[in-house]
Amino acid sequence: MKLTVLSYKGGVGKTTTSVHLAAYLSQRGKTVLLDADPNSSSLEWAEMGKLPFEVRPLEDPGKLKKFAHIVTDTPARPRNKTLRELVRESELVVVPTAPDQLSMRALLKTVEALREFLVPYYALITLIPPPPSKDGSEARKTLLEAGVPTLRSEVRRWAAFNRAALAGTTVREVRGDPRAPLAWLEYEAVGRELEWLSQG
Amino acid sequence: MKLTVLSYKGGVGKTTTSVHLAAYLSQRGKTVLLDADPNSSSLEWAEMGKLPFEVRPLEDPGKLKKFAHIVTDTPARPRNKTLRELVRESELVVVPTAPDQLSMRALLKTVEALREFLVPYYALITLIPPPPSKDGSEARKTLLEAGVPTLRSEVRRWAAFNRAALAGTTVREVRGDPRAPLAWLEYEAVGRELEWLSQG
Amino acid sequence: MKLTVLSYKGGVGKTTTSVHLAAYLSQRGKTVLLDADPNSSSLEWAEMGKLPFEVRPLEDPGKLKKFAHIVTDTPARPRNKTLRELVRESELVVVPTAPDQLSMRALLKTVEALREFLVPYYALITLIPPPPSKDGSEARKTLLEAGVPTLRSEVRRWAAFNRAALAGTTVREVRGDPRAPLAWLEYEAVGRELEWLSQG
Amino acid sequence: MKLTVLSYKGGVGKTTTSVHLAAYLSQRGKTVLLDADPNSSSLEWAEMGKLPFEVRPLEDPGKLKKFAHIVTDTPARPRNKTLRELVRESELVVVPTAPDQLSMRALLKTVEALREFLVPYYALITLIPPPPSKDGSEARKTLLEAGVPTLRSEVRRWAAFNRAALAGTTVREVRGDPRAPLAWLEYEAVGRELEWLSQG
DNA sequence: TGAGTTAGAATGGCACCACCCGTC
DNA sequence: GACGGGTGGTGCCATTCTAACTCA
Repeated sequence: MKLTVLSYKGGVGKTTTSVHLAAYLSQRGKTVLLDADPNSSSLEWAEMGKLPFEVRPLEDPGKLKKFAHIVTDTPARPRNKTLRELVRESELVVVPTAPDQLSMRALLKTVEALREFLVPYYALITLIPPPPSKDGSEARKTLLEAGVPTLRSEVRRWAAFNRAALAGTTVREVRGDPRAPLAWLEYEAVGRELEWLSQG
Repeated sequence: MKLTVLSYKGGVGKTTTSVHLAAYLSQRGKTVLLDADPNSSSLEWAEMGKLPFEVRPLEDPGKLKKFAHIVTDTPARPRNKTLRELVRESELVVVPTAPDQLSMRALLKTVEALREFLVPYYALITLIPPPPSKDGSEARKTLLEAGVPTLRSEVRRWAAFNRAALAGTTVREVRGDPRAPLAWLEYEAVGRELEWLSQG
Repeated sequence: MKLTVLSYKGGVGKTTTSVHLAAYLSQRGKTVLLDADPNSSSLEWAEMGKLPFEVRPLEDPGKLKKFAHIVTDTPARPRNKTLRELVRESELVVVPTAPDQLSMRALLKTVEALREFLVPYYALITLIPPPPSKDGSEARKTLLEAGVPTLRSEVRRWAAFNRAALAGTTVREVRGDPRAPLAWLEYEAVGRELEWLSQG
Repeated sequence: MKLTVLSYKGGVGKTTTSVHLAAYLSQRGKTVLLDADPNSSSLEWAEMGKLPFEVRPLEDPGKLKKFAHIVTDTPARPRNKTLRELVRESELVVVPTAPDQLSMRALLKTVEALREFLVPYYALITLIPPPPSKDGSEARKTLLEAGVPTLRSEVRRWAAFNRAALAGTTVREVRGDPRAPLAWLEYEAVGRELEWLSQG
């Protein structure tokens, strides 16, 4: 599968989503994560520890034939030309967003830009605060009303994700945190939903 | 005062910081917030409600002579040339960061770029999760060890900030949330510290 | 600083004010609270828990040389002779009052008695009910018209103060009440204003 | 009936209770309120407006034979000798208290002093904050456990009482406040309970 | 003019959950 | 590794209080 993770706004879980979706896909086949972000977040994540897939800079991707799955982590505000190139090669675009006002606005702009390209895209609500906050469900309602195709799976805001970034691994490998398995389950659900969408 | 709020990474409270520092300064004198972000977050924030200061796009700032205070909200990843122009006019640069791994890395890069310019800059830790999480204090320690000048004041992660963005106001005007006054006090402390730093 | 907290009427926050101002001053230097009230409210407050300063009965104050700050909590209706002795040693007298009719009347009498002594005194409006009640601002107006020097800082009626009295601590230490920090800030503002007045 | 309203602590509704119980009794027969408080709260209350009974200073009570009911409003902290004289003439002592920590402590002291005299006394919980605060019921429980005889009737903290003090009347006469009649009902219940207790 | 009604703001208490830190 | 306690943020409900409006 060729996935692009894209968002006009930073801090919405773009890198975390890229890393964990790549980790999910690597269970199915050889996977590479292409980092197009000028902050090189994914590359640095990989340097810190051990990820079950390769991470390469987009500028120097090397040969990609051997990979069954390619995930691309994009810069926060790609120019239109870059955006076109990024999207042209993708089967699917995932647009993560946090359920707050500023992120939702940026999401709508991202989606508007994506409409031009004939690529299927799906919003993914991440960083959902715990109940009794209704931010998550309200964000979903807003997206529904705006007609934005949205993944049913969603990702909560867990401290385990930060631990994973600190250790250079995915939450699946995080030890000593009883919620880390839950966090991994959430991205597994996202991965399965994406597989289903790309096959159906 | 001429403030620039700058960060290489998005989602670290850059716009929230810009809006609230401008609100703080508007208590002291006529203030304008220049929005240089391609997402126009600040401009949209202002459109939703009523802020106690003007917000203008950086491309079309108009006459600025009448303003005692100018705050500039920058794009997430300005190019070096843009960065130079933004910083040249500033007395002070504030670099907000969240206390997580990815944000801290980006902060260090931001700071590295700022060292070239002869402008005083200060990191501001925002979006601090509530105790017993020690993310805030650990981030501070990391910054101290890295030799990054850091504001003693800090800003916690409050739901009231999202409410303010929703209403197009500052947290000072948010009704129905008992923690909103506390949230405002935090930015007031930041403002006071910046005033003190610019005078001393 | 040598502070006396004085009021002809009870139930206006005299003991609460004494305890919290002593707590504020104990941040600056070694502080003692002298309890001159026959009900020994302050002493009992201290017995219940742990205050960051000593509390002693006025009759047996012991050696006071080592203290940088002395706060005296007076009885509700001291006789003139006692009043003179209490006030003679003070640099500053704080007269708390609630914003109701009976308390305001008693305040005016207190102030009249204080005029004889050459000591600076300031009224402090406490126990202010929440908006939309205007009791607080109306009390301030009344005091202004009566020419009573009044602190700009004021203290609202919070349940957290009762919790602090129950636990034998200050509101700063009260856990589980989101408004407790706000309550503490109010007394901090009072303390700062008094410091400023005594220095200027 | 000869009633004494007594409390070691101020600000617990002593004067309000005296005034309203006297107003209640004046419906049954000629009533006088003797003000023994050095702050002369009751006298000043009477001066402001029109009460349905006479108010006289205790020092100069005049002839009292013509009165069917005598209510005495005592000073906040009477000396033992004064206390004896006040109580000797009373059929009943009412000890108002607010449901907070400091007031309850003072109440226990008051009651302890009253035990020496062979006079029936009853605690009256006043100034009860609105639900969901449980201060009122908790105070009642505390008194029950301490073995203090307590009136079942109780008085809530209404803004109307302050309005009455401002106008120099009782809450029964307060206009424009929908809760004033309720407030009056509460003191009527207290009066009826006291009558029943003095007769039975 | 006066009384009743409604809307808005604010407090207090509670339920729910996440996080950290002990102990077992 | 599992579990419980302590701390704290969020949303909800009941209540009070004021102001503005309506009605007689």
